[in-house]
Amino acid sequence: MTIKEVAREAGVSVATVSRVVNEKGPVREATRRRILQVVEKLRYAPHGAARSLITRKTRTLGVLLPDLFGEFFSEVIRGIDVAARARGYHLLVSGYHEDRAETQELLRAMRGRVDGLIALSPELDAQAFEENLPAGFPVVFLNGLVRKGGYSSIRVDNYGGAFAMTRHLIGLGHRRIVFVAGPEGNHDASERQRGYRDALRRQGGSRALEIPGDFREETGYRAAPQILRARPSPTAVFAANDAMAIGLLCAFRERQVRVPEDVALAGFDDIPIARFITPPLTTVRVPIATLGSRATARLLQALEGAGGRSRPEETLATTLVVRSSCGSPSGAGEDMEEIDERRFAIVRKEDSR
Amino acid sequence: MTIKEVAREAGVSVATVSRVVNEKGPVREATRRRILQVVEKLRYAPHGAARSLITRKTRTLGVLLPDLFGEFFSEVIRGIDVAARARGYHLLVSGYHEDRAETQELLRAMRGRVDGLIALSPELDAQAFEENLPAGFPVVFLNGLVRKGGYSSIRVDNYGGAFAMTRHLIGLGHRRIVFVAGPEGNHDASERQRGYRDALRRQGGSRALEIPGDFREETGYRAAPQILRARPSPTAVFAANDAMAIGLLCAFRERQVRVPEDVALAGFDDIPIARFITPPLTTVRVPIATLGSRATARLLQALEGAGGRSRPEETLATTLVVRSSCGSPSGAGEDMEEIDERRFAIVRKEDSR
DNA sequence: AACCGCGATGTAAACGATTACACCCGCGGA
DNA sequence: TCCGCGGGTGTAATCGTTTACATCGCGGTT
Repeated sequence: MTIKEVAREAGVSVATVSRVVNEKGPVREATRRRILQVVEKLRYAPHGAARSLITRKTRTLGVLLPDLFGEFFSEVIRGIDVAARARGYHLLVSGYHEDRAETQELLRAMRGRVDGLIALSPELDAQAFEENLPAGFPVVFLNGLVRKGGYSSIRVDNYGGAFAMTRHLIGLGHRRIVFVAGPEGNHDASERQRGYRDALRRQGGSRALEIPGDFREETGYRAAPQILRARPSPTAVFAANDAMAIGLLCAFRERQVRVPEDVALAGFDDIPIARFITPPLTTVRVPIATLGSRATARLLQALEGAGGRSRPEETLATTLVVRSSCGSPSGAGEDMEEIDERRFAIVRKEDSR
Repeated sequence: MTIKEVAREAGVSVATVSRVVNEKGPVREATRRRILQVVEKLRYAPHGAARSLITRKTRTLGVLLPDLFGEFFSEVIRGIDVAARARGYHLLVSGYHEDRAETQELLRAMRGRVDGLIALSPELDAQAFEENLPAGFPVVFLNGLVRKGGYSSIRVDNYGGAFAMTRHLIGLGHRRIVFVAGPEGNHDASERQRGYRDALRRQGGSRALEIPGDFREETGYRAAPQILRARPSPTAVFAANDAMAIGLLCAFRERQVRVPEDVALAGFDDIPIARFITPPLTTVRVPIATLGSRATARLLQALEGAGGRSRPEETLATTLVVRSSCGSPSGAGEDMEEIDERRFAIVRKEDSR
């Protein structure tokens, strides 16, 4: 099963076998074919570790994610996987907790296992990476706040999206808009909050009403009573992500509060399920899979691309997606996502990017 | 950054450093501390590939999944990840398509990269694995139909769940129950279909009404018109998974068809979102994360556990979860999942298993 | 006829760890 | 005094590749 046995069986040296397997260097066609036959017969496959050891390349990308649930997570991975596989790379995926020691161990364990890292680390600053990774190790942060270190990062226009959504709600006539925030210390979350606040200040001047949250359905569900108790009662709720919006929606229903008639509801992310819930959720589209694939492209470029050292930061645009959970704008149509055929056409377009 | 430099810096041999790092063999406390200090100073971490090469262990598990979307996928991965990480293993994750050549390449690339494999390969038979993996390579199939080879597999009681659900619907008085099937060739899907058919035959004697599907929301959405056109009109729809049920629900709403008043709707899987949609979905709970963690435990046992060669097959029970998308049974209460606090309590219980 | 160049191949030195084995040393018992 | 023992340490083989370098024909120039 090793290259040596293939060599012996084919009556050549290991060097020649290696050349054939890697399609590198000149080999006579006849020997080439003979070796290939032996390879097939013996089901030989080169030993990854041995190969990595000498070439100093693993063709593997590390993916670090916080303990994440739901569709956001899977979409990101999918985006990364597709892009990586297309270029012949594998993925070493790991969730991690906030635990400092554990993170350290994890990062160190990456040595000799991956060529680079993609990290979705909203809460973790870059310091842990600097301290535990060899200098110059390629890392791309997803939506992270990069404080120090020459790491590149790719993020989403959280601020702009939240601003646009808030403005949209104000445009619909809402004046008392509750914001259900994301986890503290999470950069995405705080940017969204900032967008909400700024839009409120600049557009309406109405006071901000904020409830803490943590991005999970349960939190949205639990926040509902508090919102409904508030007086004067809010006319719209803007959740910092779709999962919480879904939790809210569920709780509203149980309490016979109609959406959007009694209260408008908006989310953030546009996870795939958002268009299928009832009512379809008005939200801010984040190109989740694209986020993953762009990060991969970025990392691969750093790994292989000698050329074009591009700017280390990149921000992906977000778009307002108006469905019916906030009611229609009086003009209707135009701004609204068409249903039926288009509903899926849009999905596909996003996917293939 | 290599063990040699640590050795030199600490004034000892590489062997001693190795002994300290691996906590193996006797080392004087003083030298131990000195070496640890150097390790820390130099941020030394052992090179994974080098280590794997000599120890013939990678402490990495391969995870092969079909191009999967949505929450099922992320739940399985989460289950696997948690279990693997707890035992100090990493995960090499890869999606794959049906393409034979690509699968072959993928499998071969696993040599020297992983110690074992967990494969969710509903459509792919074990043959590709036999042909491209070294004999005796540990593989655990998730929900796969294992035709040959000594591979172990762990699956879910699809038949029983579907049977129970169908019986439940019949018990509620439904006689015209449409089944929206899963992808052809998918073992889970066909077992669910079988459960539906058998229940129908044994319990009611009513004729089966089946529509082909593929487990995706879109398919459910598109199946709706056909269902609504049928005469006499069906009183219940049983989708082979939750995603399609959600698509159906969405389409029903758009057409002003009320659930459960006009038509009852049931799904399968109990993905996390199922309890949050409106109306909360009656479905069959599949312990998705458990599926992943059990598979991991199984694989790890094969890898490390000298003892207790247990039976190679294992089936996880499914449970009927009655929510309100099918209306309440006349007796109410009892069989029904309590809401509010319990809604989340249940989630947690499943998780920690 | 000598030589150059080059295609095809082999030899052997890395890569960075682990670990069997040898060695040294000090100490307690005979 | 000598021996045996065992804790502490070093030396070197080993894992399975890749690849620089050497070698060897052989055909074409000069």
